[in-house]
Amino acid sequence: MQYTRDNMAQLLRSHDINPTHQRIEIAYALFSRQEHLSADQVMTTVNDRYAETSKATVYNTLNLFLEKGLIREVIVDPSKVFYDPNTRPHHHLFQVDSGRLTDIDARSVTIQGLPPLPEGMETEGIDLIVRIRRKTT
Amino acid sequence: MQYTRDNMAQLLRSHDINPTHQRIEIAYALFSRQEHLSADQVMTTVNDRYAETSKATVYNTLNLFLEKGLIREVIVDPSKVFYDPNTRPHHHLFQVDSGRLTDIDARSVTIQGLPPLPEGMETEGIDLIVRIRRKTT
DNA sequence: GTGGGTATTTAGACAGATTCCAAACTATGG
DNA sequence: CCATAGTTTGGAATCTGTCTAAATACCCAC
Repeated sequence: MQYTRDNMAQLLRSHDINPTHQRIEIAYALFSRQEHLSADQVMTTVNDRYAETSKATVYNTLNLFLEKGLIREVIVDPSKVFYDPNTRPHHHLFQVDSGRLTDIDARSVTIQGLPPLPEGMETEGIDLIVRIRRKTT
Repeated sequence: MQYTRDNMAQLLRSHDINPTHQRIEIAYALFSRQEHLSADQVMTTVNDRYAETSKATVYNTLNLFLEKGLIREVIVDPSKVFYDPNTRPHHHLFQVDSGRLTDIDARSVTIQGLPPLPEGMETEGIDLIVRIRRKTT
């Protein structure tokens, strides 16, 4: 399935988001390359040809998408957040030295022995991050 | 076993760290309460009675402890890093609403089905974070 | 204990990511 | 064409964390 700007409008509407120019561009940036981008990377991607979207809008929009469950945030780098267009259950492989972040399908992984939750609590999500680096030897 | 400031000096020496006043206070803040503290929280804890340690020293010292393997950093909150005096293998339970962070012993948990690493790579660590929140219903 | 070298600490400037704000702009229905 | 609600914007503000150059503390030979 191809990701087009038209698709994006559909997608946004289906998540109860008014599809504006900027929002479509930002969604397209994330979904068309199925990659983990930081706010900054989204910013430069969207403004590649000529400036059209402000920093404030990028942040507003990413947070809106987050709220509406269109994307997820991935917290692996203490200095910045990554945004992930893949909302199906999955885990992450983080290359510490290069900053590269890739997915691990959750279906192949089993996690057993987690303790019961405290009373009145529910799980919001489970993040599994495998940090790897180039061998030093 | 009690954590005293004298103990801390021992501990620091055993990790090849020159035990100074400030370093002992910071180590004591972390170990005596066995909790996950942010740099900021360490700062206020240490300077509780009267100011004695600067921001720069808190950051320097935490990074030094990290390098020397005395503590670990935990990246769960996009806005700040937590420091963890427990270096045994373990995972984390993060209460999203309160920001509270507690440990899950790794011995009770098994993780299976992780994909093989790319050539020439090694695992630096595996972080498993269970995000929980108060039930909304 | 004195001099000098090294390690440590410090205040404050700085950097980068993110949020805030109030003003300008856009779209829409009547 | 107007009113209104929803969006976008630049720039200021905030916050965590780092850097720097100067002051301080520590240590050891003499």
